[in-house]
Amino acid sequence: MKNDCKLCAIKSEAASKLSTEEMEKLSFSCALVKFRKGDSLIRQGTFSTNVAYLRSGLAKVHIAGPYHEQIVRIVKSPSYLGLPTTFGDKINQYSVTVIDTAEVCFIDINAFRSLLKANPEFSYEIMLELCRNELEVFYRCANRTQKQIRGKIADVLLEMSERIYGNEKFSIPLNQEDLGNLVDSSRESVSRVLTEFEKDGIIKLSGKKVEITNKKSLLLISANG
Amino acid sequence: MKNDCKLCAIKSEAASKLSTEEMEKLSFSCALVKFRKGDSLIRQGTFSTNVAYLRSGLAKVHIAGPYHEQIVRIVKSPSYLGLPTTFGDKINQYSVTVIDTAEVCFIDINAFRSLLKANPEFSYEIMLELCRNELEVFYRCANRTQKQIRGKIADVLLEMSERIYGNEKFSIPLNQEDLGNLVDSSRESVSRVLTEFEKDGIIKLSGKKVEITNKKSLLLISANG
DNA sequence: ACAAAAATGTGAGCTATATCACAAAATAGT
DNA sequence: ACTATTTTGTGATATAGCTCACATTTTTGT
Repeated sequence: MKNDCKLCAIKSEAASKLSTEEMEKLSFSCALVKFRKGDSLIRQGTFSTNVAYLRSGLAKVHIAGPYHEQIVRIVKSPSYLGLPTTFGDKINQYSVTVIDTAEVCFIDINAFRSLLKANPEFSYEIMLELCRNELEVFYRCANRTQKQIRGKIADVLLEMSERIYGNEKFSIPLNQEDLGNLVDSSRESVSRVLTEFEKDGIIKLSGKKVEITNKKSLLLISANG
Repeated sequence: MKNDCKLCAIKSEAASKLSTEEMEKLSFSCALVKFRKGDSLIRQGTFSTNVAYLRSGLAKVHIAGPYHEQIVRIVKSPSYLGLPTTFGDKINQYSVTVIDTAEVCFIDINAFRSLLKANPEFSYEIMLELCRNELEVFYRCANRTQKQIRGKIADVLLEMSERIYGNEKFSIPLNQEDLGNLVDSSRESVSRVLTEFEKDGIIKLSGKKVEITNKKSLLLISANG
């Protein structure tokens, strides 16, 4: 066990409250694994026996919509992935795929559950995360259904810059097809808007690199218009 | 305390594990209140000191979108409302409004928290509900963004009939404006589709009463087309 | 029971954006 | 370094559904 792993820390803390038998019965091994862009952490329709703790990196949560893939939200570390499967739903209702090099710690669902039982603080934290997730999806959903394309893309760019990278310069970890699925529009429209933004001097593009040069405009377009 | 209230039952069970001081410090009173259609249980932007337990009735969760109101999901009893405020978000990020006569039990947030601490089973149940909510929002979101109007409305009708009422005949608790906000389209389009469905003999309408007369067609349209 | 208010039905345009169809550019694989 | 593949840019066209506008019906309040 590495003590720089938050999950492990919680585990060892909890362990002190569990009997030795219980400890041995459950698999508390902490398997840290590295993943690259495109690797799948959770696959919709499959059965999971682990919760994945995203220690570093980024992932996308996506579901197969009635017509095409929809990217529901971008997950930033630290985050627990695959919780619904832990609480009764046997089958994963969504997929999670790495979009930027990630380190993930897996923990057996039953072990995870007993951590929750033994540690109310931890439960509390998980509930907080679940609530946040729901609120985030609310927000995204209102955004993607009400704004028009320019506003939606402005929104994504701002989210990347603020919530995800904390920097005006960053590298979009998604191609335009994915951006379309995140924003519910076509790849072509995404392309058009992006070049439009560049022409208007709002952003600078070179390959995947983006720099927001006129944040005010973006904010306006996002609130929009 | 009435013992037909599930929340009360949990409370008294939990109470036995708490010291008398703790019990007295916290308000465990169970105030059962009746509400009518249109009454507000939670108002976006305000601060809550209670969790609301919906014992009976229906409510809509809605948020102020960038342009217009969006109905995020329909809540059926039993359900706990206002959880995010319990876990750190001080301000309600959404509104909840009764749409069909409801009985609600309020419990002080701090009391609720100590219930969670004292009762891992209860925590577990809450986490389950939070996960379900998130998944439901995923599903709704994919639906409302990808299908076209006929499919979306077919979907809502099926949901009402199946999840909400468990009957082919029911009374829509929403007006067409609300239906539009639930489905992300205009009041007028909702009207058009509804009368279209009636003409095609898929549903029978009289005022708010709906009867699904051709479920197969609805399923087809929802999966659609 | 009656007036006032709210909710619904329906027509006629308008428009944002999807779709199709390529060309060009960038990336990856060997 | 060179193909093969994936990703991106951009025009032309079609269309679902929004908006506006008004008539009609239903519901509400007194």
